[in-house]
Amino acid sequence: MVLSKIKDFSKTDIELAEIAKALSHPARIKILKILNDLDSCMVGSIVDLLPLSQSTVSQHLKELKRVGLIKGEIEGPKICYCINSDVMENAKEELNKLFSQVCKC
Amino acid sequence: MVLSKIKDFSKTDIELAEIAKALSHPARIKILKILNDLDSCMVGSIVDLLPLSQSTVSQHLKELKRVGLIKGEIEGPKICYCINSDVMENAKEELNKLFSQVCKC
DNA sequence: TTGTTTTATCGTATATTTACGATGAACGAT
DNA sequence: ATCGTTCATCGTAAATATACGATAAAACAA
Repeated sequence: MVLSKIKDFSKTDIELAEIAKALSHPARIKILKILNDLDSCMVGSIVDLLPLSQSTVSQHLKELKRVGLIKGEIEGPKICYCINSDVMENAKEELNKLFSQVCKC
Repeated sequence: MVLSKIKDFSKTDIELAEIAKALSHPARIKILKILNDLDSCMVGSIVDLLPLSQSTVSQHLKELKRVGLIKGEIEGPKICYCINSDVMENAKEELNKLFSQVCKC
């Protein structure tokens, strides 16, 4: 690659790509669904529902947290993760704006 | 990695992740916008509008074609790329379905 | 204090992605 | 038949992503 060219693109295109990247692994898609379905949202519960190790799940959570789609609250030794609805709604709107720009749909 | 675990996820989660992956690079976002804006959609015109080499643009086009979001028609030595509206609309719907599943939005 | 539980981070191996130049294939024009 | 144009593919290098076990850190319990 020698040099990443990503910074040569527009801010909005980079941001859209970042949102999409966060959604680009089935584990992260499933994590979002789990967070919405479960009352409890501690990491252990998520790990139990995924075919991945605890450390790998932690990495996927980190990626979702990085773009803000989820947030974590410390509860003693546990951490309660949940969907960040504001960011999620913004992501939905930005993606729909893209679709309206590139398609009659 | 030793072994990819992607096949251990549901078909719908994998498909959603595939759509998102295709949108996960700003060059591909911009290509979609260019294809919608330009009348002509030959590769050379796209390359002129991107800070990337011809071979790199070709790879990005291949990825978009792989998931069906664009299609190419041979016109002599040229190839005319355009948005595949049906697939694009389906992608929009699948993503919106996801958002409605994981967020009150 | 010592141990237990919970989660993040470190170190590491492998796979995939990104990027380029060079080459090849297909076509039209001369 | 040869040449120029257009685009895909090959080969390659470097960056990033994925996955795991081991370890560290933080908090509560005994």
